[in-house]
Amino acid sequence: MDETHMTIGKMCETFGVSARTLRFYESKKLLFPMRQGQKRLFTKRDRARLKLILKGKRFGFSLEEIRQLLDLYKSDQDPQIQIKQAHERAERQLKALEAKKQELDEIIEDLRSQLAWGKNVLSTSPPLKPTIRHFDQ
Amino acid sequence: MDETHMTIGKMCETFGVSARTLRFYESKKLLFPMRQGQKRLFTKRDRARLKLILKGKRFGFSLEEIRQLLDLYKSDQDPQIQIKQAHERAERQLKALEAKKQELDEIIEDLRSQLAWGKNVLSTSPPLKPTIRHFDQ
DNA sequence: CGTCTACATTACGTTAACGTCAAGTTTCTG
DNA sequence: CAGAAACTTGACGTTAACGTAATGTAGACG
Repeated sequence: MDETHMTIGKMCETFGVSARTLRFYESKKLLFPMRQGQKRLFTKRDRARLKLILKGKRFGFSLEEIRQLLDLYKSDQDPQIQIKQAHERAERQLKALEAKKQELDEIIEDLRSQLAWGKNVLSTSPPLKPTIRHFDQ
Repeated sequence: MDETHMTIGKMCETFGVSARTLRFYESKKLLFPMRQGQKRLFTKRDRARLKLILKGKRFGFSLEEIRQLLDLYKSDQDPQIQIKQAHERAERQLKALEAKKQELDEIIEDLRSQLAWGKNVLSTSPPLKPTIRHFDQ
């Protein structure tokens, strides 16, 4: 059993995702499994990428955002100019990430103070009797 | 101009969202504007909730998750038992949030080390020549 | 009074991220 | 070698979170 190449089934069981999901990620250029005839073989690289993908998803990124993050590692062999641009993009991405982290901290703080503090603005609870029925269920 | 009650138009311009969005949030029990005849009037409470909603969205929560967070402040007037349960739910939510924050930190760390470190597993860049065309575009 | 503006409801459309058949092929196994 | 197991592509279905008309009404204003 070659550990450096995994079938789709093995991938599913080790990462807890469906085959459909893996094929879908490939179609969206998030993974690039090799082929042995028809069958996909997932390399170490694919597994590393998948880990980041899942982490990003649990966190709340869209696949498109994740792809952009992963692409930060692409395009760095034509030595000079591309690298600089990629690095700048990476820096901007990191700024965005840290902004998100900041927002998360704020949310946590909001919630924490609510809990410690009893009640406030928000605690003017929703009405008990329904208002008006309408569209959107 | 009563500052404690805002029309839907005023809400849109102050928060940068569409009227459709506000009506949608109402239908999903995230907001509970009063009525003056047909028209909605958004209270201070609604505005406070909307702020949290938008913050949560920027961060990556689903509306359902956000609703659950907001509902942590509901149901606290029958003095004892409900409060305890709400508090426990809140604690669990906070744990989940901090876990998310943890994952975000990990992602940031991953990216940072990549950038500083040049290349690694992931940098085995995607192939230049396409592999195989198939469904899902 | 007619028209404009700001609302309202209803209903159908859209995108993302897969799920879920259906039907064919290749590989393993008794 | 037959049948199951593990793949494949293809295509349609689903949910969330709104967008986008289409159409109707209530009040403000010249």
